[in-house]
Amino acid sequence: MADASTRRHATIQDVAVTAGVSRAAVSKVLRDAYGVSDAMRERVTAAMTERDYRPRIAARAMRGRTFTIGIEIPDFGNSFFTRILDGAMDALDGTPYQLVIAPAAHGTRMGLRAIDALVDRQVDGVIAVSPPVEPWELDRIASRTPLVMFGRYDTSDEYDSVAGDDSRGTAAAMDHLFALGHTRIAHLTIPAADHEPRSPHSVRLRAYQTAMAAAGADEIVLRTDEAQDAYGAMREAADGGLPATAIFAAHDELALGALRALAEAGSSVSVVGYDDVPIADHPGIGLTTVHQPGVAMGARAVELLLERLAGRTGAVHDVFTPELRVRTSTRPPG
Amino acid sequence: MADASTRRHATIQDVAVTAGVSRAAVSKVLRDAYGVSDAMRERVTAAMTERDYRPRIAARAMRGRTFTIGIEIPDFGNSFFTRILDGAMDALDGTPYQLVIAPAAHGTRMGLRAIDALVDRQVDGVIAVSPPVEPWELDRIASRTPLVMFGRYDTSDEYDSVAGDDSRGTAAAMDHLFALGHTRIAHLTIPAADHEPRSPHSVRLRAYQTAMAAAGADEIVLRTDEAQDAYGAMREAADGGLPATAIFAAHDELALGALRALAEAGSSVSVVGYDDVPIADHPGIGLTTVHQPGVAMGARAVELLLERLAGRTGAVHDVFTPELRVRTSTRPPG
DNA sequence: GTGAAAGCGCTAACAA
DNA sequence: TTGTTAGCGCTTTCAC
Repeated sequence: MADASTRRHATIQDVAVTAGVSRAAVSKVLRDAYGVSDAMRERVTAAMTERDYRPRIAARAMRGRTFTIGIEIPDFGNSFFTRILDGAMDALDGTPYQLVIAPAAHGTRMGLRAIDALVDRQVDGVIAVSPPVEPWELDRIASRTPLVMFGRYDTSDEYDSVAGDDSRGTAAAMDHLFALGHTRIAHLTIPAADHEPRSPHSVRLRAYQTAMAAAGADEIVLRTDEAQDAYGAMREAADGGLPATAIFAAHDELALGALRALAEAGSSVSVVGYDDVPIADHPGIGLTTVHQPGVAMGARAVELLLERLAGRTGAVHDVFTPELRVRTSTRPPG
Repeated sequence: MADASTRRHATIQDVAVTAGVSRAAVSKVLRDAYGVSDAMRERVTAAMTERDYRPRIAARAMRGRTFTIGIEIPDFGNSFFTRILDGAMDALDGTPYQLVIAPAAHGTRMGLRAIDALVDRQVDGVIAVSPPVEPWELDRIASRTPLVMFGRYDTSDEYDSVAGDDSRGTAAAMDHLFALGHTRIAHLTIPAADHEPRSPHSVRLRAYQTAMAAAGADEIVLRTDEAQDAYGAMREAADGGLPATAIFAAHDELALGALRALAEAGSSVSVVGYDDVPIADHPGIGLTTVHQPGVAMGARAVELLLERLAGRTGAVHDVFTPELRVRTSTRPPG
């Protein structure tokens, strides 16, 4: 029956029978291993095509690699993260590795959950994007699976990392606002900025505080959970007479929420964001923001992983320099 | 040595030894299978905690399920797709299944590649989002792995599907433009709309043509590859004196690109999009668009998959009704 | 250059 | 109620 061949997934055994060789021979051809005659390679290849053979990754995983790279991503709503994915895909193009993404659900320990799910599936390497995870947990993971930490400041010997220079980016944003004449500048951030000293948001918060202190200005910190809430928080603030002429938001999604609230309230408060998501430079938005090269950073994370997989042992910690992009959302106060 | 226990991933065997029981007993506890005494369950659970045991998914895959659902996604730059993911995550919450996402690289057959990668990794079910794939290939895949097709119009007995009613959505958009007084309406779409009769874009194109014909108006179809190119195409069109007073874009990313070009050219051409991405209702954008309930649709796709995994056999094809959202990007001509 | 066979960690049928 | 055991498909020595 033609059916019989369709019914069950072909195994290496089926291919061996079809080609009239041993399973080991097929495996060798598959892995391009040493010691196969051209004649055999040809017959085996033909048999693989004929049987429509595809190796089962799980069986391979039992003996070694899966040719899979996993990325844990905290939030698809933030396009900065999806740019990272674009970069990662680019860098993986042409390699035998497949990218799989595990989204972290909302919640405190969910980043770890997603990383563990990846490790349980025996990915050959993991990229963890800004996971709110204790360093020792990452060390534990990295001791089994090559890991690149993205965006945070834990630099460990166990894993590589890619991050932006948030102090510098924040300083650039603040300098810009000061130069325009603002002194009453609020910082809109997420609650986690307080609890996680190594997170980018925490660094941005501290850099903001430093800048304000240096300027002899009083800090105004607004904390809100995520994008939509940023809107709510700003509405309240705007209605209640926000004692600020400018807002520095910890990331663009927050900034967009703020912009929305401000626009609706008819307020002319200036806003600066962070990341430079694609929509930021749309004429209708014109968000002044701190550009981070997300695509390049994502690609670099993958490169570091591939280097590890190729045998590098020492840890590498790369820092990318952000760059202020001035647009229409900032102007002199008043 | 404390090291010894840390060095190697604990297996079911290790747990069995620690608990002083057989491997089968551990496996039973793990699977919550019939015939385990409370005492045994307790000892085994304790041993699992002590050894920090985590089942290896690959080994499970060799015997059956992986508790993994895979989604193939064509483009992270389009936030409509990421809303689908949000819905899928919601629906999977509380189930034992883990979501993994395989991004399709740009290119013709890349959607299939990503789906195959998922199948090779033995996901228990796949959701394929708008893959430009021949129906017979999907049937082949569905014959091995439960599949839900998202967004396209191939309805097969082999798999379930979730789609929006694109004819209706398009009609709503066109009616709106006609009602405002537009007759010279251009359609901005992607080249694939011509080659793939079952894709949403193809349906929208035909519905546009039908509406124009019914109104006795000449059709103007602009084709452009993706978002940024939409911008370029519109710039050209605007500079060259676009013979249209309104544009119906096949999806919001195209519409945003058009809006950008139009704004820069100082043109007041109206624009309607499709999908209602989150940024569309931002005051700075105000994009009139056809809302599709992405989150609900993503959740439904997962539900259908879970039903299949639970044993349903007949195919289900769900169609969601889109809804026009009127904003500031459309107004009377002139 | 080629093949036989062990074994990766787990599940499930069967035996005790 | 608990334990024994046979594989799942693949890679990888080690003989031939």
